[in-house]
Parts: sequence; structure tokens; C-alpha cells
Amino acid sequence: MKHIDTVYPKKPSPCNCLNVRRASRAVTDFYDTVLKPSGLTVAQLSLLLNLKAAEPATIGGLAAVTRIDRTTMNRNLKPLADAGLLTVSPGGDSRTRQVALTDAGREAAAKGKVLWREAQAALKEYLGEEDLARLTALLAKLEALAP
Amino acid sequence: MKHIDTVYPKKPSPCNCLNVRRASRAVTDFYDTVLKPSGLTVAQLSLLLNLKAAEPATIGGLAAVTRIDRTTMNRNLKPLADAGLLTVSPGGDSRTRQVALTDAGREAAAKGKVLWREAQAALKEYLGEEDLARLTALLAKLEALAP
DNA sequence: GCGATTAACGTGTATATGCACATTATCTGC
DNA sequence: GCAGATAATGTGCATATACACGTTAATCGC
Repeated sequence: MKHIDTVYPKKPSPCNCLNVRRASRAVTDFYDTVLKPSGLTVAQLSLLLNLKAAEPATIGGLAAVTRIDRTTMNRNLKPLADAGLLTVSPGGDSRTRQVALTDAGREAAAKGKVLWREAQAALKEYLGEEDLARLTALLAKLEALAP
Repeated sequence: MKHIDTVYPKKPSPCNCLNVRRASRAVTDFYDTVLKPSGLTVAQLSLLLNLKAAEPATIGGLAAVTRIDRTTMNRNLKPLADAGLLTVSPGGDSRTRQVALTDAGREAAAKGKVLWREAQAALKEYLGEEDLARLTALLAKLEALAP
């Protein structure tokens, strides 16, 4: 039997949603591959960098700046805490938790950022500056679809 | 304390990857909301419709046409099989499995498609035909990033 | 036709995502 | 200052995603 790609050739999907989802997977894969040596996924690096900028932050606060669901953020913190890159401790307000980077976390974020810049540059080269700007504008508009 | 959105106002992310990921979540959420009455997510509806077009298909074949990882497809079939919308049975080749729609699956897909058309139309209206075409082209190029 | 290769699939593990519901603590109006 | 509203978090459940590894069966080279 021939290779499966020759039997099922790629063709554009009529569904705009699937197109965005597939692009998201592809771009995520691309960034994750570039970031691989850092041991971080692009989602994790983003979390660390956002934390660095917002530190010390609450879980809800981090969720808000990253625009990720609060409960998702809650769980996404776990592997990073387990890896010793951040700490989650009781906040001043007894309802809140304080999330803070560790030294290891700061270091990992710095190393990741170097690789991230490579990925950014590669994507810019790939799309061209103009198309990248158009894409960014369109994505922003799409994001506004969500309430 | 003020509402959290006033403390952490939205601002564009410098990371192209995150922008795509967020847009993906937003558009998925939008489609899923429209599809809600059908009881299907956009990913599930897509699976059913692709299956309808490719029936009878193997798991790998379905994965290829939908451009989803084979093992992901394997697991995504489970809830739909549990809901009685499709069946997974041994294929002619003893290595393969045959995936087929049930009558309930065909019906669910048809109902879902009506709602899906609404979502498609709404998005087209929201972005405008021209921008939608631009977006589609850009997303296709992004998807080509993945090997 | 036999051994090596390849194809198709399943599963363990891990991350990511978000809804519904519950808990606890602060705050607000009176 | 107490009752009700609100805020911040945690958890159960379900889906989606994919890598690494293992299994089984067909295929290919000779």
C-alpha cells in the first residue's frame, strides 16, 4: 500500500474553525520544537514570562493576563511547581494564593526566551513582515469573538 | 476590589504563537456555542462529517484526512462510539479497524451541519469576505509549518 | 517462503482546556 | 455586626492533544 499521504492528499477544510485549530497546532508544534532544548513548552514559557512581569501574582490574575481559563491556569501551574520553577503559597488575602518565580524559574525563562526569539524571527521570515502584521490583526479580531 | 478585567486590561501578546492559540480557543468556543443544541463539539462534528465523506474509513485514514494525530483520533472516537454515533469494528486487513457511522450518527451530523452553517455565516459576516479569504490563506501557510 | 521491514493500531504518560459545582473568605448594606 | 452578595480558589468530569513504546500483521527482497 502506498504511503497514506498519497491516498489522502491534503485539501483545504471548508470549516474556518478547523483551519484555525490546525494552524494553532502547527504553530504550537513549531514553537515547541524550537523551545525543546529549554525543556519548556510555549505555553509554559508564556506562563513564566507573564509571571515574571506580573510577579507576585494571584492565580486569577495570571489567568487574566494570559487570558486562560482560571481553572486551566490552576492546573497548568502544577508541572512548573513540581519542576521547581515557581511556588504557589498562601496570599495575604486568605482566599488568594501567591505565585512567584524561583531562581530556577527565572533562569529557565531567560533561556527559553532566547529560543523563543529565534522562533519569532523564523516565523517573521517565513510569513514576511506584512503578512505577519495582517495575521496578527485578524487573530486579534477573532479573539474578540469570545466573551 | 475592582473587577479583575479593569486591573488586568487586555493587551496584545508579542508572541505570535500565543495569538494563534488564543484565537483558536475563541473561535472554537464560538462554534461550540452555536453547535451546543446538537450536543456535538466542532471537533466531533468535523469527525462525523469527514467520516461520512470517507466512509468506511480506517482510524489512520480518518486521522490523515482530518490532519489529527493518529493516537488522538483513536481516543476521539471513543466518546462518539459511546454515544452510539459511530462504530469501530475489525477491518478486512487484520491490522486495521473499520469506522462507520450509525444512523444516529448520520442524523446528528446532519443536524449539526445546519448549525455549523450558521456559525460559518456569522463568522463571514463578522470578518467580511475579503478578510476571511486572507485569513484562510494565512492559516493554510501556517499549517504548512508542521512537517 | 523466510527474515527484515513497514504498516496499523493500542496504551501509558503528560499536558492543555474549560464547565459545573463546592468551599472558604472578604466585603457591603443596612 | 450580621446576612447576603461577591471574590478567589479547588475539584470532578470530560474532551483534546501528542510523544514514546509496544504489539500484531501484512509486505517485500531475495
